[in-house]
Amino acid sequence: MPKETSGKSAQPAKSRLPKPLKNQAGDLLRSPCPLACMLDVCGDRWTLLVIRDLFFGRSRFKDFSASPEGIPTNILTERLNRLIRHGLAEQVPAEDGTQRMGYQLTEKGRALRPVLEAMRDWGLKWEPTTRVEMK
Amino acid sequence: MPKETSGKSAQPAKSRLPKPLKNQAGDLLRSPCPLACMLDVCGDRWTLLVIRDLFFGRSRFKDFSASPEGIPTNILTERLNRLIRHGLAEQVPAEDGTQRMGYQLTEKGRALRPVLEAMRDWGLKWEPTTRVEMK
DNA sequence: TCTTTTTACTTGCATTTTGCAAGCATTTAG
DNA sequence: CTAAATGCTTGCAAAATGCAAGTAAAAAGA
Repeated sequence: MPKETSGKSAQPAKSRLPKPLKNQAGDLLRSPCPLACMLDVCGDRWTLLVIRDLFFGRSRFKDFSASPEGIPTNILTERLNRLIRHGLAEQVPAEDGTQRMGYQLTEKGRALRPVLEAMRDWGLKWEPTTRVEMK
Repeated sequence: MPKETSGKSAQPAKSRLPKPLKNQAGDLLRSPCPLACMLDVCGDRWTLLVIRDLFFGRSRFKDFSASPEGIPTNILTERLNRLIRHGLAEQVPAEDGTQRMGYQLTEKGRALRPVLEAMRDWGLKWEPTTRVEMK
């Protein structure tokens, strides 16, 4: 009988390589740290602002685009697709009767509310030139 | 007498340009939104991981460098300087008797604890491959 | 109905940021 | 005194960002 030479040996190896962990979208994790994983999804200058707008009830491309920070449209497109890929947002028929589509948060996306609130509170307390706009 | 043509007119103009708001470090704000301001300080893949390490009590360049995510050393240098510039961290003499310096969070930096906790909780709940390492 | 405007992107390109590897001066350990 | 560790800096390729312009489909207006 030939010797076992295939990738998987009959006996499980003593020292196993650390299995590469992946997030829900299938991307490799930098580490098992939940914070690092969260940053791989949302860790940039724009993503959480789009999520903020979604929390405000904005749902259309033009709405996000009209926010005062002025996100470039190509970035906006990429971020919306990423939010969908990671299951934080989904596309739904627009509620204004037209046949256009809008975006809305999923439960996973809405679960970020405490994160946004904590960031807002920190900004208001430690960066006194900031304020929440009432519109 | 020549007509007034310089930038500043004698009478203050009725409709004033919106004063450019700045954060504590003197950078222009993208908007008055506290979240947007917070993201201008911490909105990238690495900064909050360094702050996490500082919360873990790590204080030395080599400690941050040794974290499992593997931050590049040039990025680490830039981020540490930025944390200092924005008043989230400060340099202090190392506590190990040597004449090296270490970093530690200021009150402003420690105030980010609720943000990190909320992000950690979100990651643990919605990205099940993540976990907190107990070391 | 025909034209115009709005919406939701896409494309091209210059600039900036990131990531990797190597180098280097100072400090510490042996 | 020598070797290793520390805390960076530098150079460069690759990726992300930002800006402006372009485009196709849908909606609004004449």
